[in-house]
Amino acid sequence: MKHITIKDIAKKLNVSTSSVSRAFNNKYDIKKETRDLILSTAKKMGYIPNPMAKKLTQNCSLNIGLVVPEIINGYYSEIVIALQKYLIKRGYQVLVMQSDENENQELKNVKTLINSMVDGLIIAPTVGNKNISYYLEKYNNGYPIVFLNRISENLPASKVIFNNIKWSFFATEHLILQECKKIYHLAGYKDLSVSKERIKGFKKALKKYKFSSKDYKIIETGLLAKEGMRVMENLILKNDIPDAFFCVNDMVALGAMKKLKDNGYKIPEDVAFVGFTETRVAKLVTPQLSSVKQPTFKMAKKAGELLLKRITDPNAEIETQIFNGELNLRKSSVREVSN
Amino acid sequence: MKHITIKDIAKKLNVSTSSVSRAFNNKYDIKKETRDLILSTAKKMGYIPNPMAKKLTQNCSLNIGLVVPEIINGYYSEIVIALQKYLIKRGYQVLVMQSDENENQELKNVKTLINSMVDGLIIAPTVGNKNISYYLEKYNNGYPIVFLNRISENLPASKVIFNNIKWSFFATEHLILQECKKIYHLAGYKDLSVSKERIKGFKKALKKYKFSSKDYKIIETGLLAKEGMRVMENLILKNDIPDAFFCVNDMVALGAMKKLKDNGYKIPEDVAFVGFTETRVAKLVTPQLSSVKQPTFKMAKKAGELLLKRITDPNAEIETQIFNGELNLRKSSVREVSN
DNA sequence: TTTGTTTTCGGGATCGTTTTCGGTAAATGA
DNA sequence: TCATTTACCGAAAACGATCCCGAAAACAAA
Repeated sequence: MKHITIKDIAKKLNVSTSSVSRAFNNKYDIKKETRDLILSTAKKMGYIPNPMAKKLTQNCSLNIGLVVPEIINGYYSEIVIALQKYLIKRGYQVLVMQSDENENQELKNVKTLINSMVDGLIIAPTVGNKNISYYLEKYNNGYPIVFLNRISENLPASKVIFNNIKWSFFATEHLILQECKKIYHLAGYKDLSVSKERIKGFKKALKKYKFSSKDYKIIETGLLAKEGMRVMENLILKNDIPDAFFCVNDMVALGAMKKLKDNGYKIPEDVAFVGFTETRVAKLVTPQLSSVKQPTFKMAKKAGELLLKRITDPNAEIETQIFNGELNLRKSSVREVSN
Repeated sequence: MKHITIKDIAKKLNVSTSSVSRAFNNKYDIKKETRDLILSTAKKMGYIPNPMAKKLTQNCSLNIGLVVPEIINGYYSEIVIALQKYLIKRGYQVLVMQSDENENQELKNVKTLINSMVDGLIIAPTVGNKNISYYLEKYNNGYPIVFLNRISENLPASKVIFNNIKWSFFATEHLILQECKKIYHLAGYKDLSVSKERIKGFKKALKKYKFSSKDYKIIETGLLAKEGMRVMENLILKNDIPDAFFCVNDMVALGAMKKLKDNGYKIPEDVAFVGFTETRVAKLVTPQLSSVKQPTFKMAKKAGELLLKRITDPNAEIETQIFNGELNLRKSSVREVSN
């Protein structure tokens, strides 16, 4: 079961290995007949080119590194899938590593990927920003990196982000228009850039409708369902329940809703809910959860696109793509007018 | 920004490239002092070994291919994560491809991975089995493959599977012991091996408790929430609602439950539910969903272990690991005795 | 000092490609 | 007919490591 190489074909046909190589790369200096002959016998012999050798000569790994904070919450698994679909077609393979929402792990992941000589990196940073300067240094040395989500708009690097401020404004405004008078925001991590932005949008809406500081709270949670539950448990104990919650993501919202429901609160009659970064579970719970949907596939594809651009031209201009989404209204936040 | 190679170090220290190589691989024929000297200057110079070259000489890619049917439902994303954690430590990288529950796509994925010369494959087949013979042929030619889930126990190859029959028996028995008299099984795909097995377990329990053919139904669905909804919608229209459902997975269960709840049925009072392959959403819905939890991490790790064993010794004996899980009882299936 | 053994090291082949360079033969032009 | 271009092909040098083999150096025993 030895592997057929270019040499075997060359020997069989009494041509040089250069010709065989040329036949496959089909670029120049090869007659059509010899090319066809080589290709057909290669096929007959069951030849497959050795990617390791090819990569060595061309000094590229054809691997792309993708670093994500997690892939269990649905959003990033969709990113992975979409990116993979896009890059596979273009001859690249994707190495995914997850940071478990941990800065040190993230840095280790990035270094591992760089040492394994990926041709480029797509980084969705986790909470905290102590690594960003390191990444930027690499970036400025010409290392192809595209940032995805969770970074500030004015980071001087190519990036794909979501317009968090705008859509958290809309989400909050929607709650206000439902006549919610007291709104709490379950806000993720205070060091997380998307949290910061969603807080901004939240506050912007409150300001527009002249909410006083008594009428809202911003509570740091985390990004998991259990953290939504924990926070809600506290609020219930303190009997401090507003008439609406705007949550940093669906998981936190679902956890919080669950706790409230179990304690006899009616949603949306007593308390309205809006999530963010819609997951497919949103439609499966009762009541269905209103949420802001992000164009995951498009964002991943764009990230891949920008990265390939940077790989072919490391001096390409910095490009920033800001995406918009849609606010899907469902039962959890819509108080029906009885008819 | 040219890369430092082994030659640069050799030149700088007036030693041969062989010595530098030996210093790094630290195997034999190298004096401790020269080794230390080489390693320290290499570090100073910022040398990182070129994996492409290493792979070429050693004729291995240090890549493992993982083919899964999907990674959006939680189960397989956990598999991906766990496998990656296990293999990264051992110097391997994991290339994940998903088949979208499509046989042709799956075959394409496998071929892509083989052509990219992965050192081994872990395959979680999708529905249907027309590819299995192809895989087995590769396997018997010494290609390292480990099968994961969705295959029959007597497939002559290394594999990691879950004891579906046993645990679907338990799940069904539990419903029976809750005094459910009429139980429907939402069964996934009829060509899917896990579906077949879970049906077996289901029937086994029914037989033990002497259910007549009027008292149960097996309904082909699919594996997604929306298919659970679709099927349930039909049943509601036909007013054909039993007092319990045992579902092929949580997603189908959740979809079905949602439809029922929206139509005024009470769970578990009117209809009890048990899912399978527990997802973390199970705890977030109301009522919480009873389900069979699989030891995902252990299974993935074991698959990696078996694969590495086969890679180092292609003639290693066929090994089959059958895992057990646990039946987590929650509100959806437990009719509380009022007290 | 001689001989034998062990440790340490360098030379060079090798892995399977790509690519440059140079050369031959055919085609073209006048 | 001769010169010049074009088309095609082979030899050989890369790419960056590993590893076998033989030789030098170090050491021990005689």
